[in-house]
Amino acid sequence: MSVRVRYAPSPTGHLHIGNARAALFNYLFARKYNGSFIVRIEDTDTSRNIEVGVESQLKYLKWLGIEWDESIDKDGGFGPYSQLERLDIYKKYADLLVEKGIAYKCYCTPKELETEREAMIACGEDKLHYSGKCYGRSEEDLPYTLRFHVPTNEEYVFNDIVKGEVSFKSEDIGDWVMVRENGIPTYNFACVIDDYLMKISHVLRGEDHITNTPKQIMIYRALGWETPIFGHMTLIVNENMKKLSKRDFSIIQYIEQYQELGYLPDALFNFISLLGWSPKGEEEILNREQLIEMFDSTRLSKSPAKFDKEKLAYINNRYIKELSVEDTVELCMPHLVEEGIVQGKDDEWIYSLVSIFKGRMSYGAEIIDLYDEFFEQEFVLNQEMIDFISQEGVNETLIAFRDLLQELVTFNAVDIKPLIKQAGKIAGSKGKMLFMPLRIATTASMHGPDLPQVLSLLGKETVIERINANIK
RNA sequence: GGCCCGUUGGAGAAGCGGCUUAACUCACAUGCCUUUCACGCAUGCAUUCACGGGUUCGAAUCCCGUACGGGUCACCA
Repeated sequence: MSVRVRYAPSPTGHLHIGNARAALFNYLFARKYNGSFIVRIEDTDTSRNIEVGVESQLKYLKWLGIEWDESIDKDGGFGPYSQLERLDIYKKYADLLVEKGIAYKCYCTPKELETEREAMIACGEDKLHYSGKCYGRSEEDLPYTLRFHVPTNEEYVFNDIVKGEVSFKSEDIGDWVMVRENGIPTYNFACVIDDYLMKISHVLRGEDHITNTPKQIMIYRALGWETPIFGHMTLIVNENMKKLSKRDFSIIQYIEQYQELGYLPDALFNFISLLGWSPKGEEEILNREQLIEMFDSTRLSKSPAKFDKEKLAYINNRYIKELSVEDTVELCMPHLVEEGIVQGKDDEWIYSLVSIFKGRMSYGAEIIDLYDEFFEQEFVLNQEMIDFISQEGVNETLIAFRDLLQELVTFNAVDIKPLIKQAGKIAGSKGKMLFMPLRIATTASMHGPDLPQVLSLLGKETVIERINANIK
């Protein structure tokens, strides 16, 4: 049996990190076993679809490097790939189920159902299921939905790739709506028809779908079809162990936002792959090829995956370090321009700025914070710094260095560097006693990036002004 | 409330009955290196696997119960 897996988003919004993970693992699975990865658009809830939904989903999947083999733009012979274009297919099977007496028309209005439900809650009823009262009714001229008539005393057992054996009893499931009043099928029905017809071999999806699985198995059985293999990946949760909700603002949730903030697709790909899955060895920084090679569905975790922001920062930083200065500049540029720090690209100064901070950046937009910390912060020395530069010999060092700088025409890192040593010679200081006073006097800090580079970035005027201010 | 699922250090997580006096990664701390920070390297950081019983010569690993956490019970997917 050839492996065919799918990612089936509904175009109700932009690509969410949870969806991206589902897509990513299906992609990994397909690539690992030389199978096909299909993207199918589940747009049956026409009221929730947004105009840019499909486009945005595909765009950011592509950005992450998750390429599909079949979808709306790439027919593999199993199309169409969006559900609204498959309505006649669903109709055929729905009619068949009605004919077999497995599905029936339900004339209840939403209002009636609501009242019924409220009454059940009031009675303390455990099973809030539809009563099934329309079963057997037939009034041709009323609007209706199609419900699946759940058999009694059935058990739905499946061997889940991640959870192991999971079972549900038919008593715990009420007759559910297969086709809406408007004739469009609901998720559980359309999904089965499509998965079967598209020859999907493995259904890897989020755990929130696990209670949908028995309903879907009912359809497979009713139609005499073999079920695919199911796997339900754990949910991604926040620090409070809650499922990532789209209204949760403590975590950035859309791939689009990560792109905007200057995260790297490869880093994000790596990070997401670690959400609810772990590689065999010791190394966690893995590229796409390595992840495909190492992917093993039995290593999918059973317990929820906590979104670890620090780890994301670490991973992205590791990837930024691998970048060339040019590429890093590109990553930072939009933010530098937006903040009005620079005008355009051909500024040599930007290159020094970026190359100095490159090693400590977690994402592109962070260049602004690093810049602010450096240039915008108030210039004040703390007690430790004051104590340090109050030591004997410091004044001489500062004066010597200032005088040398004043003579310097080309104020750049390469030319500044030898002047530090020279100043040390003149003032008779070296090592920590040479560098630290200069650093403190010019940056009001006892640590930071390479001093000559920092000084060239600050500019001659500022540097001399600051040194003067610290000469007693 | 019913049904399903989970619970290992500050955080992520490995482990699948003896090789574990519990990997690895992040964070933190210390040391080396470096003008400083960072990087890199080295070391330290759970006598213990939610709790209580049981099975076993032996349990983080199997079974039962309790607690806690989560998911789901739509004409959403």
